Amino acid sequence: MGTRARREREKEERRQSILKAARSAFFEEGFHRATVDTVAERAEVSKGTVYLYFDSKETLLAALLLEGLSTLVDQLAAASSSDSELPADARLRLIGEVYLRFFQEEPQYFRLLMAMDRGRFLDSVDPTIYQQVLEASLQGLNLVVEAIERGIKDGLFTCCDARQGAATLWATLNGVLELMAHPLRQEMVGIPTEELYRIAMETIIRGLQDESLLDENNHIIREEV
Amino acid sequence: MGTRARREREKEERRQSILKAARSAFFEEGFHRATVDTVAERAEVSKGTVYLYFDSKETLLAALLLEGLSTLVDQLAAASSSDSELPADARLRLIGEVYLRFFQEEPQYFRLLMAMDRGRFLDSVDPTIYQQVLEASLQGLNLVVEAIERGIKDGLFTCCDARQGAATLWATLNGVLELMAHPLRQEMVGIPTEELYRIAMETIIRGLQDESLLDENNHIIREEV
DNA sequence: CTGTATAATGACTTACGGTCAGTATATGAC
DNA sequence: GTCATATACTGACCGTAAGTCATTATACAG
Repeated sequence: MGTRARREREKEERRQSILKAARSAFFEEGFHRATVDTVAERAEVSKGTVYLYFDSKETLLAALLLEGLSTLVDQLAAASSSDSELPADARLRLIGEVYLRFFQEEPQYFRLLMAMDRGRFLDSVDPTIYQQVLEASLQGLNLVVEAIERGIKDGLFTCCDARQGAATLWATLNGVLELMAHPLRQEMVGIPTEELYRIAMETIIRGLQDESLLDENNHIIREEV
Repeated sequence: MGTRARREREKEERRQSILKAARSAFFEEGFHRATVDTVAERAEVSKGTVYLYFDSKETLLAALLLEGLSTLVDQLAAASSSDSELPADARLRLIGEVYLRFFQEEPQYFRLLMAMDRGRFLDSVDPTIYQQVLEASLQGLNLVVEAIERGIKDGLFTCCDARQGAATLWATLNGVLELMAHPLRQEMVGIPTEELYRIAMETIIRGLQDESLLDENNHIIREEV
């Protein structure tokens, strides 16, 4: 009898419905404002049930984050594997654009990402989920590493180790998004987010390129005219 | 009679002692874990008094942040104005190093900075203090802008507008520090923080340089041999 | 010395994350 | 059908911590 199988499925459905409730609650009110009681109410279960399926409020957040990250990584992977003849720099731009679009279309995920408080997180979140979050991040990073490795192989980039370059680009794009996530800082910088994002990306791409043209001070060597 | 003046001074002293208590409490236990009761206890006043001087726990955080930012900006300004003959790229490195050192020596301020955005900051914090925080950030950013402007004037950088370049560098350095602020992500990236920081800085500095060597695809133009 | 303004207090309120003893429901054996 | 057991669910309750406010203490002016 498929009783057990059905049970399993039903449990998974419950889990999903709680997750869905958490998503809407966190997205609408923000992680800090939203309460677990609200989540329970929206999922039409009791608070106890929420805690039956998730260890803590932060675990719910981690699960949502994982969800968002998975989608992102899928999109990045798709962009990454499209047209194997694409030059490395174009591929990096493509990856960057996917990343930008994701956070423009799903700004809430980015907000949640930033709400993830490092302090309490490690204590209260199931390490498994946490590990998965890191795993997904790593996958994203690796796509960039691969693109840069390819650029190095093709002789386009020679500046540095692929891993270092990827981490730099990653940090930069995140840095821009984080910097501009705040309306007031956006105003402070005075450049539209998209524009700064693209400029930053081009700056990095230039920076990754041939250093054979640079002297020991990292200055471009110019021919004296 | 100087009664009024003395009163003012005593009030300021109270304020400072509460701030000092908050600093030690937040630094030792982290913002979330630390309680206002603890702060009050350490300052040897009642909780009510804390709220007499500061609107909310988050306002205390903002005040501390402002303190840290001021120190940082002072250090940046000092580095920025030293040796007016320094080439622009060296000046940027100097600024970058000051920034790095600050957050290595005062990692708590960075932790607090990161705790800041993740909350309902805007609601509960006196806008004046918030404005000052932004003001200080802007000063820091402007030092970078000036350095780049100088580089542009000297013909070293031609890639882009100084403001854009400064925002890019700023975002990148922040991005690296934020990325590496987490031990597990540090492990994920697999590069020591300092190293990645410097590599990122060099990448940007290269990226800011002459684009006359680049074609319309932002590729370095090589002479065919 | 006394009335008034200012400063300080801490018991109290409210809110929310998290728990758990108890209840309901489904399953399967007879 | 009925009962025993396992599993799922409930919501009253708890502990903690931010924030408030009626009350009290202190300092000063006249």
